[in-house]
Parts: sequence; C-alpha cells; structure tokens
Amino acid sequence: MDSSSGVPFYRQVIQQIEQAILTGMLEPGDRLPTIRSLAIDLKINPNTIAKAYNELEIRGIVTTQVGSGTFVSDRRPDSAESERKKRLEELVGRFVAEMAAMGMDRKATLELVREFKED
Amino acid sequence: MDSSSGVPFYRQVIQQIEQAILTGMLEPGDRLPTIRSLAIDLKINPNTIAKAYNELEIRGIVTTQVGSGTFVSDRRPDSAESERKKRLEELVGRFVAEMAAMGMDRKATLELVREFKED
Amino acid sequence: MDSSSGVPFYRQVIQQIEQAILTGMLEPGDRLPTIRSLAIDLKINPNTIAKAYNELEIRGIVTTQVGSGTFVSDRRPDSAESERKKRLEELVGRFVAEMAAMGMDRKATLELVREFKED
Amino acid sequence: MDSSSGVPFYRQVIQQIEQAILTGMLEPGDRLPTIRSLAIDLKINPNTIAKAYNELEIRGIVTTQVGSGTFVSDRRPDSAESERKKRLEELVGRFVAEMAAMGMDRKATLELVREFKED
DNA sequence: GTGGTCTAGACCACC
DNA sequence: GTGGTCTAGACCACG
Repeated sequence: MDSSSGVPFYRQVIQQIEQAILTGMLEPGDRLPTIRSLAIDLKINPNTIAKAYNELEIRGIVTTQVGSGTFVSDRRPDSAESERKKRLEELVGRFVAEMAAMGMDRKATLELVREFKED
Repeated sequence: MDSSSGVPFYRQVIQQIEQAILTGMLEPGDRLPTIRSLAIDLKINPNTIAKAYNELEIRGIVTTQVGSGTFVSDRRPDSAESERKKRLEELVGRFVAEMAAMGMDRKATLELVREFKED
Repeated sequence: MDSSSGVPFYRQVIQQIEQAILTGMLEPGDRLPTIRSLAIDLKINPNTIAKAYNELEIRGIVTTQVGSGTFVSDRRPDSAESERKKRLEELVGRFVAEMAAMGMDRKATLELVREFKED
Repeated sequence: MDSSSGVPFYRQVIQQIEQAILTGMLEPGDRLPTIRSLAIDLKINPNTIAKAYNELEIRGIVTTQVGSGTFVSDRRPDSAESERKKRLEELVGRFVAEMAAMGMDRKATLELVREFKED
C-alpha cells in the first residue's frame, strides 16, 4: 500500500488483484485471501478490503460465497482485446500529455523511457 | 475540462496554463483571462479558477496585480531542477510499471509512445 | 424503507432509483437528491445512501461530480454489445428459472410481465 | 442451486421442496431424501439441508421421525395464495426494473422472455 | 455544502 | 471463520 500516492487504498487493492489475474497469478476459480487476512497483511481496515472486493464483484470480476470466501469469476475478461487496447491507448496518451506538461517533447520522452532503470 | 479523468479541475487548469506557457502561446508579461471569464468559458466554478491561479502564483509562474489582473511572470517555470528531475523520474517509472503490468515490455512500450497520435 | 423485507436498505434505494429512471421521473442529466438529504428523508445513515449511489455509479447508471452532486448518466449501457447481450441473457435466464420454480410456465410468465404495473 | 442469485442455499432448498409438494411430486406421507444424500446431490454442506428441513418442520410442512427420516406432513403448505402472489409480484417487478435499467422497454423485455431458450 | 475515504465496531446469515 | 449490512464519526478535496 502506497499511502502517499493519493490513490485510495481500496483502488490500489483492486488494481493489484486485476493485475494478478492478468498475469495469471490468480486464475478463474481461485480463492482470494479472506478479507480479514488481507486486511492484517496490508495493515488496513477490513472494510476497505471489503469495499474493493465488492467493486470487483459488481464488475463481475469475482464472485462471493458468503461463508466460504471470494473467488475469481469464470467469466474471462472477454471484453478483452478492444478493452485492452483502449486502456493502453489511454495510458500512453495520459503519459505523453503529462510529459508534455513538463516540457518534454516526444523525442525527449522516448529517450527517458529508453534509459529508465528500475530500482 | 475532462470530468471523467479523476484529475481535479483546478489541476487541469494549471496544466493547461503551464502548457500554454511552455508552447509560447502565453509569454512573460501576458495577461491571463480573468477568473470570471475563464470560469464562464470552462463552465466551472470561479473558485476553482482562483485556486489554480493561486497555486500558479505560489509557484512563481504568474503574478497577480490586484485590480488589474494576473500576468505570466518573468521567471521561467523552472521549479528547481532537482525537483523537476525527481518528478520526471517518477512519471516515467510509474508509466513503465503500468505498461509492464499490461504485459508490455520496454520495446513494445517505446513503440506505442512513438506511434501515439494526439486526438 | 421496508426494514422487515430482508432486502438491504441500500438495495432498496438502488431499486427505487432504477424505478424512477424507468418511469421517467428521473431523466438523464437530472440531479439525484444529495446523499445527506435523502438520508434524512429516509431516516437512515448517509453511508448507506452513499453505498447505493456508488453501486449505481459503478454500473454506469449515474455519474458523480464531487462538490456538486450525483446525476443520472446519459451514457446508455455502452458496455460492449457482446457483454450487454450476455448480461441480458443471464437476467432473462435467471428470471425464467425463478418463475418456473414458482410453478409458472412460459405463457403464464409472459402474461405476468405484460400485466405488471409499476407502483 | 444457484449460487449467484444471492438467495441463501437453505432457502432455495425450502422453495424447491415446497414447489415439489405444490406440484404433487411429493405427497403427504412421502419420505424426503436423507440430509446426507441430498447434501451430496446438491454438493452443499449437510448443515444447510438440516437447516432447511428444520424450518420446514417448524412451519409444519414436514415432520421428522428420528431414526427413520423426514416426511411430508398432512397439512398442506397453504401459507398459500396471498404470499405466493406477493412473491410473484416482487419477482416480476424486480425483473422489469432490471431490464429497464438495461434500456429494455416492456415490449423488448417480453420479446426476450418469449424467445429465451434454456441451455 | 457536496461526495470520497478510512476507521471502528456491532450484529447477522451462512458454512 | 466467512462475508454482509448498518451505524458513527473524522478528515479531505471540490465548488
């Protein structure tokens, strides 16, 4: 959890779970950590996890069995390709705009991306 | 104004003005639109514009002359170089991570940035 | 609010709003009651209303402008056509099954749907 | 068992048994499946079946003979007509509302119900 | 004054 | 022990 990013905790949780599903770390049918255990792990309030799980359920990404847990839903992200492209487009677009706002043109931006080293 | 992006209006205003200065559309000494006229233009609350102008003034990018308006200041918006670098680093880092999360490696990411076309 | 029905308050709120949109009492662009005013009206906790509004937003039925209110969204269910069809199929399927479980065959079911009068 | 409907399993079991009695599939004096066999059949926890049978007994719909099984009692399940109508009304109402929320008017809804084919 | 986020805690239904 | 519902209250960002 990154409390300084301004991104709400529950949204960070959602992203991480979507991430895990995308990368195959979580597969359809897999059980998510219980609300309480994850809350303890992340050191945040259980209700915050519950809110994240709830949104994932409304969006059809997971399903909930009261009394037994929360599971990755079978429905695959079939919206898939088009949705994925849309999201990539959006990601790149926002990045280019932010870099431009910092005074970096496309060439300079490319240079920075190329040379970026992960910690 | 993009009300669906989650970026606060006042921050969008700030970015657009910085952008305009960077591109030369606004030059040192130029007068910015009045708070009220801009508010009407953008169809948002005048307080929101005021907040943006205020933050721009704090950062030394514009100066306010009570009674006559708000002007682009002479000082270039060079918020200390180190700070700037830090922010760029952060921007690029987050972007690279998000793209990786979508399954794009550095090469694919560069390709997308290179080919991105603004609307 | 019917506290004896077993249906959670927030779900009752959702249904009533969907209902109001259905009947045209609420139209795209209309502003919903504020969370707090509705909470007072219905004599329940504001957070409960917020939960209902939140779910409506996730489902794309309303949109929220922090600071100014919650509005009936104009976007129609743009969720990709295939996704939409799937959901409709699911909705109808479950309904037909439930009616069958109550001993109603297709003909009787159609009759009931045809004659249903909104409150 | 429909785990996505939100209706508790034990209540679904109750409904199905009431249903079976209503339609004559089960008659007074008939023996219900044992708790364990039904649990295996439906792939749910035996406690859940037990809870359903228990509630049916409280309501006088079945009687239990320890050591020999659970039997349909003589009293007919006539909580009957008014309750039944209320439930049907509710079922249809919610369905119509959900379809409306998906942008389907009454006519389109009827069409979908008419043409729905079970798997 | 608008909604958003987070915490905390109580009580319930289900397995 | 699982998640669900509801209340309460604090603090924040936005208009």
